[in-house]
Formats: sequence, C-alpha cells, structure tokens
Amino acid sequence: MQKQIVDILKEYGLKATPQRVTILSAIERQGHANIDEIYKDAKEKHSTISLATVYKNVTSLVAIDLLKEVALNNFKPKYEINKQPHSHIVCKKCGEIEDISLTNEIEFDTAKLIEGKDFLAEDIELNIYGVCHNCQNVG
Amino acid sequence: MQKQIVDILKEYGLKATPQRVTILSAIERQGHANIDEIYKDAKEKHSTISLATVYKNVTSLVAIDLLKEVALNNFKPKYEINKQPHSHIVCKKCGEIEDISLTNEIEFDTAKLIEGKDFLAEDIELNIYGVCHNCQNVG
DNA sequence: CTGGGTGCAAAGTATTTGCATGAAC
DNA sequence: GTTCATGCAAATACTTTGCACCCAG
Repeated sequence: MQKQIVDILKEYGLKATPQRVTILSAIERQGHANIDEIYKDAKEKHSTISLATVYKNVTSLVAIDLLKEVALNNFKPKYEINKQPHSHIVCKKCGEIEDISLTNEIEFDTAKLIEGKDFLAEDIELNIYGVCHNCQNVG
Repeated sequence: MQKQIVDILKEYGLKATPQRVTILSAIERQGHANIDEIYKDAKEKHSTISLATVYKNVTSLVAIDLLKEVALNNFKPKYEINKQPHSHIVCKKCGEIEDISLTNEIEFDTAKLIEGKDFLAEDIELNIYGVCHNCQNVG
C-alpha cells in the first residue's frame, strides 16, 4: 500500500486498519470487483473480516473518492480504484470489465451534447457492452 | 397502447394483459422509472396489481427488448422504453434522467476505441452525471 | 487514552419463487 | 380448452444498523 493512500485516509480522518488496506489491495489487484468478490478475496488475507466491514468500508471509500462505483446492467455494481477518467468495455455474458481510454474527442463531443442546458456536468460514464473474447468461444 | 407493441408481445408468446399494458404505459409516460415508481403509477390505473407482477413483467419485457434497463450509480436501476440509441443526463442529487442525442461523432469515436480488440460490441451506454437545474437551486 | 473501526447478530429492504386461481387467445 | 399471467405468501438475497469490544494513532 502506497504512502499516498494512507495520507488520503488520514486527511479524511479514516484510519489505515488492516481490513481497510486489505480491501483496497483486493480491489486494486482485481481491477473491478463487486462486494462479494472483494469479501472473498479479502478473506484470504484477513480471515476474520466480515461482510459488514466490507460494505462499510466500500461506502466510506467511495465517499472520499478513493473508490468509484461502476453501475452495470444485469450485474451487481463493481468498484474500482478511482483513477484517471476512462471508459469501460463490459461483457454482457460474464460481467468482466476492461478499462479503455476516454479520448479527448469524446470528451469534447460529450461537452457539446449538453451545451445550452442548465446542467452542471461532473463526470462522463461511457460503457461499451458486448461479448468478450472468452465468451465468444463458449456457448 | 399501439398495435405495434401488442404484435411484439404476440411474437414472443406474451399475452397483452391489462397489467402488462398498464406497466408499459406507466413507463412510457414517466420516461424513466424504477420498480417502485412503476408499481405506484400502475396501481393507480389497476389497483390490484402486485409488486411481483411488476418485477416479472419488467424482467420479461427487458428480455424481449421492449424495455431497457438503465443502471445508475447510487440509485436503483430505472427502465425505459427501448427506442433509438441515445445518451443520458443523470442528476446525482435527485436521480432524474433526461435523454439526449448520441451523435455520429461519438459513435464513431467509440468504435475506434475498441478497434483491434477481440470484443463484439453491441451497445454504447453514455451517461453524463451532474446536477440538474432544479437541484442547483436548492441545498 | 480516545475516537474511529470491527464483527456479530438482528433488522430492514429488495427481489425471486411456488403455487393455486384466473384470464387471454 | 390451453397456456400463460396474476397475486399472494414465503423464501431468498442484499444491505444497513446497533452495539460491545478492540486497536490505530
């Protein structure tokens, strides 16, 4: 766990407990994970961790913008470390997510979409749904 | 309810029950609605309708592509009539959704993002999160 | 030490299911 | 008449909460 993250936690009055650190590591390693996946993974490092702790931490880490929630059609929401804006390729069959870039063109074109509207845009979420490599080769 | 919709239902072996028709009308009128909003609205026209019926119908109507699910950060999923591809402006405070166009530029740029990947793209979901007019003028 | 964090168990909310009855076609 | 749909109640799944104890700072 990088010093940086501990500092961010401190800044918000959150302690760097082993459970919290384990949760962050689990998400970082998995890339994108839902609550159960985080729980299962974290439990391997820290066998006594409880589901409630995972829920509470994910909620507070999203609140301080260390994590970002990714809402998905047909799947439970996943969580990722909050990094540079980017978009997602999402497999409709298995739910796997891959990050891809979000080009300047797209950001520009998107900004144009809301021109003239009294809407305070904060973030763009672009998800491309389809079928991933693996799932194309099964049923 | 247009003839067209009844035909689509028939094509998939679904009956045009008053409950089903009421649910579709409720969604059409509201534009975007979650399960509870659909239920509440439908109940006004058809007082005996049950929540389970709303769930079952929404599931089957999504399955035949008459409805589309809109997954949202921090809000329960909403449902809309499945029409032309478009994007969404989503208010982070109140959850209201407004449809906006999805330009050819964006579709083109998005296609470029996945060039060279072994991924079978099916649909693009573009949501712009921010604060709507009404919510800018309250707390 | 002190305040926030954890884990447990219980409560609360959301969604799905089985089945007898009822309605669309 | 046949098939699918409805509504109810129960079951299941998911998430939040309260609280006693614990540990990071």
